[in-house]
Amino acid sequence: MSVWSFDTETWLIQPGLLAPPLVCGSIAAAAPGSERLLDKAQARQFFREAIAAPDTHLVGANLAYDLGVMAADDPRFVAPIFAALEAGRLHCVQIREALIDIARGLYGVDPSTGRKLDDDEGARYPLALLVQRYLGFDISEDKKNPKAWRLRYAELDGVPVERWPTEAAEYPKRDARYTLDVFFRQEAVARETSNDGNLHAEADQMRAAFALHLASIWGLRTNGDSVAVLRERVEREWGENRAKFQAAGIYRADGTKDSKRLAALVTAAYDGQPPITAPSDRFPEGQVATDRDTLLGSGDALLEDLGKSGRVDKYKSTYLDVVEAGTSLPINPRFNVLVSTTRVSSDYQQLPQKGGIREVHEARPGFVYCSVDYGGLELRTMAQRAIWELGFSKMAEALNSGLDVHTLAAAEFLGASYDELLPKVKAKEPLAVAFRQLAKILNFGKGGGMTGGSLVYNARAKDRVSFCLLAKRADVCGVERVVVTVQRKPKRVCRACVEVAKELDTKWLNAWPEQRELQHRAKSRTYGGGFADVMIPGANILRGGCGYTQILNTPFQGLGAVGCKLAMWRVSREMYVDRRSPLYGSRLVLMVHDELISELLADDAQRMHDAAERKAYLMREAMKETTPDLAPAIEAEPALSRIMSKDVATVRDSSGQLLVWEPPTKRAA
DNA sequence: TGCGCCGGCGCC
DNA sequence: AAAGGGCGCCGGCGCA
Repeated sequence: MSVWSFDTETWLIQPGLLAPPLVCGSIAAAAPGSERLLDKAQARQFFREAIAAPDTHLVGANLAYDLGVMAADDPRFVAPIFAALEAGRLHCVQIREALIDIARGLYGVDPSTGRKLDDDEGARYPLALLVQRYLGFDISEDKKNPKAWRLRYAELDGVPVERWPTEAAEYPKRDARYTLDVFFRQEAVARETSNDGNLHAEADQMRAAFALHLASIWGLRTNGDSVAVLRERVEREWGENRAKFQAAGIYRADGTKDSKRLAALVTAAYDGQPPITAPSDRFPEGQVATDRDTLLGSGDALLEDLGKSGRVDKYKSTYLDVVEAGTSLPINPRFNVLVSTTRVSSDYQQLPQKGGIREVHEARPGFVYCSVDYGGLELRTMAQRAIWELGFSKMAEALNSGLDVHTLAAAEFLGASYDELLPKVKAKEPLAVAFRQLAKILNFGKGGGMTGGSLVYNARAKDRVSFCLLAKRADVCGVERVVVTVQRKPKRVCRACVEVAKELDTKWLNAWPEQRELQHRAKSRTYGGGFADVMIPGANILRGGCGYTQILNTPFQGLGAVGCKLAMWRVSREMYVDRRSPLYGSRLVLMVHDELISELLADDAQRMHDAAERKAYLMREAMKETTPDLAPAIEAEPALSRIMSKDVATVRDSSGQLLVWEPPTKRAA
């Protein structure tokens, strides 16, 4: 087996161009002095041979980027790249470091300070950091220099390498050397780390990283007319808000917010005893809270108004310019393939469901969006986790029998039978619907360690269930209040409500007895505020240093991510290299935890249908393998649309053929 | 002026 | 005894 590091130098990355033209490559083998600069032709030749050689491994720093460059340089590289990833022959020192740090409980943390690592354009483990960690010297100066060659290789494109300045020729060789040295030192460190530093999971993460990078390269388009309408509306509403609150001094004349003034107003509205935020290093006593809920509960008309009007600020500052850019060039979302739970993170996973931001995204001409998400994924992974850890799960039994687990838990709360309650839920009887809604909050949150106080608060915030009504003591609500902690923030809730919540806790644990045992185990493992290591089942990825709630959360969140990544890989592979698949030629555009969004080729209605069904099938199969004891309960159906929207639904004609969903307004017109 | 921290809030 | 988790982005503030 031979191991080479491989790095490319390219033209600059630009909006809409994440795989810019290749200029040169650099490689290094284990032997000192083996590093070489390769001109464009040599780089192609090296890559062509190495990517196809069954005993050759390639190592990179953010290798997915270089793979994207090579794939764009020559489409004939695409298939061998997929094959090499399948074979586990490609490596990335950044992914490896994340895996090792997760095992240590130090993901994204600087061990010397305990603080979060800076994000370097989305990369939490840039090569400079790894060189510092493993080789003990500082190359960050190279990065800061705006005249550095690393940003200027386009100038050298076409110039014979013999005529390059020394520094331009040396820099790529150095990086190749560093990368491979880091790689081997990671091997040694991993051997000394619990669970071998999780490195056996590297290949899965590499595959996911490449699939995600291809999605980034392809990007998303937006509709110019829609964006113009959106901008007009958002800016008008924003202007109205600003005018309204400027008079009270909440906004200054220059349009910025006066947070101190706002805090003073909140303090006054709460008669000197405002809700405060959690203590921090800088503010050991906490600060005056100014969140929406605090404002809405202030009893002050103006502050309540402000609480209701929060959203357009966010739309304007976060999304407007981005979606506008998408009208002329693809928006390239950025993905981080591996965060501490094995989930994916991205700057494009938080598109608001309301407010019309999603709706400006439109599939390219000749394509249609296809969204497939898993139904209730984390309930299934939670149940699978229980089976693996305890040997049983009532929730798994219910899900596999096709029962609605929210109605089932609600029946437990009401002391009713499932068969009795289900028709009432279907008939939309208010009490039945309210209790099912309540059960949903518990099913969703309690498995992660949610407390009674938080439950009351969440139910109240959603304005769906009156706990005092449940207590048949409506008179006390709002009178006798106790402070509870909700996501590290103190909140005041009614004492009677908390008592009800405790009863519901017990009933919920009766419905899912495996949860009682899981909680008991998590408690005993963190007795006295301790921390413990947790295994993400299936992937056998160890997450170190977990507190109580993380012990409960990590396994089912991580297991879901594992299955989604497997599905994403298989879907992407058919899209890019399997000419016989109906998915061939279609493109993944987003992954949002339990959902894969693609642009499917839409020129042929039958193939579009087949592609959508194939994608959903691959997703179901991947998750069935990931959660084998929940196989009968895995649900994933395709929905087609021209634009993105939370309202997009599966639409079929009478023969079952998939149709493209149309927004309601369009149908009316 | 730049940077880090913090609160707040969007999503799953 | 207590405790949903995971993210990323933005603006404001305070410090250097």
